[in-house]
Amino acid sequence: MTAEPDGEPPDLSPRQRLSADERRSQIVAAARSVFVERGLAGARTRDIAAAADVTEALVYKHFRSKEELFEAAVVTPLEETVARMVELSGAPPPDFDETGEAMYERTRQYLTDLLHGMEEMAPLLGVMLFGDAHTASGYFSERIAPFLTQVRRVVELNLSSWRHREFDVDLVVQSVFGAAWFHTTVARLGGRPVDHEAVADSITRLVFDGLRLPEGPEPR
Amino acid sequence: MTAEPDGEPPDLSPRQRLSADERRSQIVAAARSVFVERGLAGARTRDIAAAADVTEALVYKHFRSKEELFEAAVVTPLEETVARMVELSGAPPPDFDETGEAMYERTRQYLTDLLHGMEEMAPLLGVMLFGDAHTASGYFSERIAPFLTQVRRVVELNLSSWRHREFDVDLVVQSVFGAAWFHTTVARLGGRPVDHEAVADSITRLVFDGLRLPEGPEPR
Amino acid sequence: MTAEPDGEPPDLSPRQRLSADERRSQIVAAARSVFVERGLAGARTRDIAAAADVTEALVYKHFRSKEELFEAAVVTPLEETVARMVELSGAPPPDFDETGEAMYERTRQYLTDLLHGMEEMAPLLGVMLFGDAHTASGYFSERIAPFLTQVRRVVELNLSSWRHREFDVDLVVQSVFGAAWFHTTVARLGGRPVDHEAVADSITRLVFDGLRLPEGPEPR
Amino acid sequence: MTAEPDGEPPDLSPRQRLSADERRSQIVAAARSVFVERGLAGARTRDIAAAADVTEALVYKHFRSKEELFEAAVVTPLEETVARMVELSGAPPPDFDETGEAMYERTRQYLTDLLHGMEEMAPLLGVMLFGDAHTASGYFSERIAPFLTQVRRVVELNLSSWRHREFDVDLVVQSVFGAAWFHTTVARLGGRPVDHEAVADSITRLVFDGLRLPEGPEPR
DNA sequence: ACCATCGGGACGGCCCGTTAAT
DNA sequence: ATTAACGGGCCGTCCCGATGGT
Repeated sequence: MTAEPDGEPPDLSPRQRLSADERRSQIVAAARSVFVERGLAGARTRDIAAAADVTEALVYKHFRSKEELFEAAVVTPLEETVARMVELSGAPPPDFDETGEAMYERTRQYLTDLLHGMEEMAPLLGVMLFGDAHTASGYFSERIAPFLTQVRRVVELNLSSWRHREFDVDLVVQSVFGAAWFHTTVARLGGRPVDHEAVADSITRLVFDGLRLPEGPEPR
Repeated sequence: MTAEPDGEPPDLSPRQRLSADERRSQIVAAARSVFVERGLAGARTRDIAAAADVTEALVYKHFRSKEELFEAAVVTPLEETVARMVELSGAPPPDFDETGEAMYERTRQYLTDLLHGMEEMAPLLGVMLFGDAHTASGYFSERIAPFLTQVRRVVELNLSSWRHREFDVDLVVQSVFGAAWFHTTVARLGGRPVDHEAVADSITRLVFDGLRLPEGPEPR
Repeated sequence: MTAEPDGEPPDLSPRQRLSADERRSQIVAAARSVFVERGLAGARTRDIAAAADVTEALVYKHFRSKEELFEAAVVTPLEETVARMVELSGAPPPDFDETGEAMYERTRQYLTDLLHGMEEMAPLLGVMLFGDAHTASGYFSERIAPFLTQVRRVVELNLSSWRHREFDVDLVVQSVFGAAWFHTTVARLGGRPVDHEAVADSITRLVFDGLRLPEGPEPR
Repeated sequence: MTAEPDGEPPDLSPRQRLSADERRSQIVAAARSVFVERGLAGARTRDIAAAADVTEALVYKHFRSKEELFEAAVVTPLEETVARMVELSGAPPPDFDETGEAMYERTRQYLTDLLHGMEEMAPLLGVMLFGDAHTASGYFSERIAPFLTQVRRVVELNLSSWRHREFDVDLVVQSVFGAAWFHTTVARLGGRPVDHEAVADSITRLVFDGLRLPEGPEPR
């Protein structure tokens, strides 16, 4: 204690007084970053408090337990983002679309939005789904599965308006979601930003047209 | 110790004496399941020992620390599976393949294998990448990124042997990997097995042909 | 604060403004009940404030510390009751009292009063004497012992005015006090009221005449 | 840490290894003394561990919680002593006893024993009955009240064998118990030993004969 | 050689008594 | 009189060594 050479004078300025709501969201923000950094079990309330620049006691004035804080900092925002993604997917089917161009464009747009939302969702989702397996199962079946189902429904509604081959909608939706999640995660871990446009383009193109060129003169 | 109201007579049979290696792998197996269930920080050595049906002290006879045990139970197996996936991707490019059918088949096969390996990789990867962010970054750039690069290289090697459009190889490889990972995770959390064939089919088809039908008479 | 799902709208009426003294005694009363319920260490200032229906800060506007509040809520009232008991014991000795009837009556009356006062004293005394041993010692020798001494003195003053056998006054006074204390405590813990008359009667009769019948015809 | 001038070298001798039972009772003994000194709420596990000269962790290897330790250190011993007192009270009634001398002697003996046991009971009882009021109520009605009832029963069995006046047995039994308790407590707080013989004598004499002399020539 | 028992330093979650700002 | 804030400490546990049987 007295041994260490006094990192910095312990801030004698008379402590900022914030409104409860302001403090709360300050704490939530700090908590989210620590939870994302370390997971539920790995996050120490000490560190969360320090990150929020308050004492632990104050954290517990606002939240009954670490779990409740986790709920507010991770689960709820995740929920909200998921809900937004669901809404965004809800546009009505267009008129018949001979070439599928409208469909394509719409999908690309949705993917751009999804990738945007994914930026927030990805780490939270990871922390939720790979933190505690038990919790994860419940959360997945209650929140994520319904979301995927919802998206599938929308896709099915649109099916009749463009020319497509037969396919298992669930598998495709999951593939696309997984791809988006992984892209975002890779970018985050690599410390690079996600190029939403490029990725959305790439995935959309893949989904609509694949990679193979129709037969014809030798390529390249 | 004496505190607990002895749920059951503590097994007076004089404890099976196993060879060091047997014990070790027994412990590693138990540890893996607990780590996957709870993450590195969330897993208590108590629980690991209990799952392996040994005392904590014995665990520490075999491993210096929890981290070392994590290494042996999670990181190493993950590594090995990744390495196997790399090997599998290494087949030499086929002769020129006008329709891409050989390429298609080879890719489908690879995806089947990948999904198989993914069954083991997926949870370990999750625990690694969403446990501690710092560790994750390092691990990703040292182990996973090279793997993806390797796969990309193989893909590029094969590019000239079939007719394809221009595409960003990295993005596609990542999309496919992400899709495989997510499918496996969804199955695991939903308590269902993965239908490797069906999923490999779906993804391969997507990648090669997309969903859109070439123009023609109105569908359906 | 914001954490609790607000059991009830937190009373928007602008809080009754009481005079300082009224507030003070309101707090003291609440504190006494909590201290009696839980002891000095077991009583949380939170609970005291809640019981008084004020905020903790307000409690600290009126009392410097929990100890001071304890003093006001437990020690002082105890003191006062003890003092009253001392006064009551102070009546001058009667004229010579051949049969001891006057003495008896006076004692019975005193015991009735003591039991009355005991109703208040008993729990406070318990909390004082069995809370913190160190404090208890001091308190006992400074406050309770003098009281017992005082009573003994009064008893001795009266000794010459009635016919009695030799006895150790201290022991008898303590026995009577202990009996009264225990009766009260038993009643309190049993949730029953004390029948002051009956108990005073019983003890007085015991002290004066004992239980044994003088020899004579076989009883009953 | 390093700041303080090193009170004493932290005992590098490799700690005595005791059997679980030995440790356990060592801890229980230490705990009892701290609980008696400070009450359940006031006793810090730190202090208990220090008093037992072990670490807190070890305490919790033997007991699940402070409450369980309290149970073992205070409640159980109290229980056992009470049980012993109950047994001791169980002697069969003597033959008819014209003068009550046998009865007297037997009572005196019992009181001596009671006072002996009280030495252990008194503080434990205090801590139990004046610690937490809720617990106290339950404990009293489940353990102490039955004990008093049992003693009453014994007294009633003996009633026909000696000449006595009518009296409320309960009240007398409680008076005697309360007297014994208080004597012991006074002695403890005053730092003096209890003179069991003298006190037993005094109380027994009081109960049997009271203080009043039968009429006759003026005393003294 | 293998294993269980006994043991503890360090810290984790939580909150208690208390003060300052409003 | 309230609301916001915190220093410090409590109970409990976690990870990990040391000792001693079989």
